[in-house]
Amino acid sequence: MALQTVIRVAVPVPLRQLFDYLPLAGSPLPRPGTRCEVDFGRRRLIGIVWEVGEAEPGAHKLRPLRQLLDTDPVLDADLMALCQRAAQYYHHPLGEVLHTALPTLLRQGRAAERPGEPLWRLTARGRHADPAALQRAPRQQQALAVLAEHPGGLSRAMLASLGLSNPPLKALAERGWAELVLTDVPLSPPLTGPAVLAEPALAATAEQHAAIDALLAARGRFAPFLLDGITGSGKTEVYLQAMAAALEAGEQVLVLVPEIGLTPQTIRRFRARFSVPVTVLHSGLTDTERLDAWLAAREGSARIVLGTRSAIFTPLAKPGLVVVDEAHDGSFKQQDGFRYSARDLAVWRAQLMNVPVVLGSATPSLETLHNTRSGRFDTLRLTQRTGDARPPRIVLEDCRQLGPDQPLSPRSLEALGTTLQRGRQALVFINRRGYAPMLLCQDCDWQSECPRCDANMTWHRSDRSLRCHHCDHQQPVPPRCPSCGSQHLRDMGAGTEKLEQVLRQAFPDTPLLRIDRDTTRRKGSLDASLATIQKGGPLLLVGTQMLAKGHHFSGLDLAVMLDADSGFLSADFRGPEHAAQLILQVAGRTGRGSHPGTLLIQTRQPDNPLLQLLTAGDYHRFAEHLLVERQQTGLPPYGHLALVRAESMAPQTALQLLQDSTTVLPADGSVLCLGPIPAPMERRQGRHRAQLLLLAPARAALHGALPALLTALQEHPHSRQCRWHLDVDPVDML
DNA sequence: AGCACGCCGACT
DNA sequence: GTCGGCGTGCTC
Repeated sequence: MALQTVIRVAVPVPLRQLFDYLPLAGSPLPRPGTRCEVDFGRRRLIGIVWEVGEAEPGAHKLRPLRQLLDTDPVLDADLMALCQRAAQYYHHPLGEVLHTALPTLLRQGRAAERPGEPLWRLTARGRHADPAALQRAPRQQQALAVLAEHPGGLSRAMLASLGLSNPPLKALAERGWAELVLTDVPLSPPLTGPAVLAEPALAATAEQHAAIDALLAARGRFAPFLLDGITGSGKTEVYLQAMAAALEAGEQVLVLVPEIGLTPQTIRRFRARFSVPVTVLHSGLTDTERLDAWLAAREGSARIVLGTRSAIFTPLAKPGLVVVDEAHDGSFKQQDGFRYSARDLAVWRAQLMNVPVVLGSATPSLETLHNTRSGRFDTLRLTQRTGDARPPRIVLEDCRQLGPDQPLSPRSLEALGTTLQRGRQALVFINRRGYAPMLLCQDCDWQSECPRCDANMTWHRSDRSLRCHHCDHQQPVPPRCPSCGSQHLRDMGAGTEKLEQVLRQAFPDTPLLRIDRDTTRRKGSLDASLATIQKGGPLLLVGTQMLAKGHHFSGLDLAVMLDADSGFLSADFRGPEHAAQLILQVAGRTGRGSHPGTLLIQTRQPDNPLLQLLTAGDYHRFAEHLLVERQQTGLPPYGHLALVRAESMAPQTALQLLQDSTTVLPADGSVLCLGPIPAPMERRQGRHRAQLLLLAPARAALHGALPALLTALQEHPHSRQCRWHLDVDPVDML
């Protein structure tokens, strides 16, 4: 007996398997990568045809597919392979991976084609109709005449310009004489050759030339590069010139940027250089706009696709180059659901598409540096600033003598004053919003603890509230101590609000802008602030991370960083690496032209050798130190990590789940099991959290151990009472 | 994840 | 007597 032909479908459910369906009688067998609608339990889902195969003998009762949604695949062979590899690597259900690779509207079953423009035209009957029959309807008569003159059809806008409105057309349609048809949007022929340049390229330095030449020499094959260039060395110009060559050959370029990097400034720069369409995928797009962009990329009319993390799944008709800008940035790692690294997927994707890929950064992650040392990536170095730009000075300011009510040292204040007097701008950077991170009672031991988290609530003086920054809890500031009734409540520490107050007192005549999540909540208020900064003139800025990334301020001479220590002291082993990246990023924001900027780092550990290394601005020597440490401890990039996080409403459940599951891990030492331990903030949003860290010298051993662990977690009796997930290559351990 | 089924407590 | 709590099992 011949085996039954079945369609293996990946469905968007958290199950690590495919589901078999019977093909649709009378339809050709669907191609892999097309969508289908299936009955699944009591639900109807849209799945992706993974493959056509034969039924396992004696297996399941099979249900037929409901319908096929595509003739052409929505995921081409490359993207299918990318998703398969990602599902395997991250141990995430394939159906969910494929699902995240598609725009929302395609997930919901919308046709994967551009709707086209609706055009009115005559039907066959309309073309032979007798206008005399419309004697009593002059508008319809007129419409009939106009449509007869335009057999190709007319859009609503064109008809309106000819003085024709909708009702007579509808009336003609009633008679069966006219119809509304959807036409294909004509493709614009791809622009090739020198015409792709809208403005001439800048003159490249010798180093830039070498980098560009290396990228050009790699055209048409897979070759991964690290473009390792200090701030101001002109990395973007290297991308642009390498992109030009691809575009001139009629190819497409995929550019990934960090979330905050997708600013109007960046977009403008790409649009200014090239005359080809730049398709931008940012979070503000509607579902329809996103689908349009996706379709334009797939058909090849979008030539430059510029987007954040999820843009890595954009289909490309004729790929030529992949660029990952600011490749060290944390936002390339998805932090929920399918936790992939778009930076790593970019390299895989380039490999599958057989094109070069460039990761650009002034402060490459240690993983990336390791890849260059092992010879997997080629390094392109830019060590010189373009023009006469000079490197910023980085100075450590010893703050050990500073009192608790003194967020800024006298020297910092003095430096700020001098900068402002020169008519330049200065930035005070503190990664904590609100007035003070805690409130406490001087008479008893009451503190402003969040009822749902193991954290203090921050005092927001502006709206007299206590707010937890880890959950949405908020309450009014108590007038007296809730515990003992004392009126002696005081605050500890400083946030952006307090800094604003301190600085307004110190510099009453200087305009000041505070920029944090609280002041930029309203749409457009960040843009307004940025515009004020760009106007120039003396200005004090107080802000959080928000200010550190993505924006360049030409009037900024001085930055003061207040809480750099916290990064170095962080429980996360990547703390120093991330702190260094932030420090150099902030330093790079200062100075202009031959005027070097200054970064003042307030620290309570001025003798810290790592911090001292950074003052030389030498990220590579700093990274070298960290790499040695990592090698000694076996941490990434020398070892490989997977982290299981679990949380439960009951105190011990999550921890117990993890504890019991560890029994299935190999006992031969090939995988080190660290924990499980309560998470650094054990209770958050009322949930009790625990984590289990796995560390293995060999990636294969780690990945080999994970399926059994996942099964154990899934089948554990506590599994349903816990929310848990696996994070392969976690970036944030807290 | 959904979505059902199923078995025990406090209500019209 | 039922409405509804969430434990448990299944999805080709």
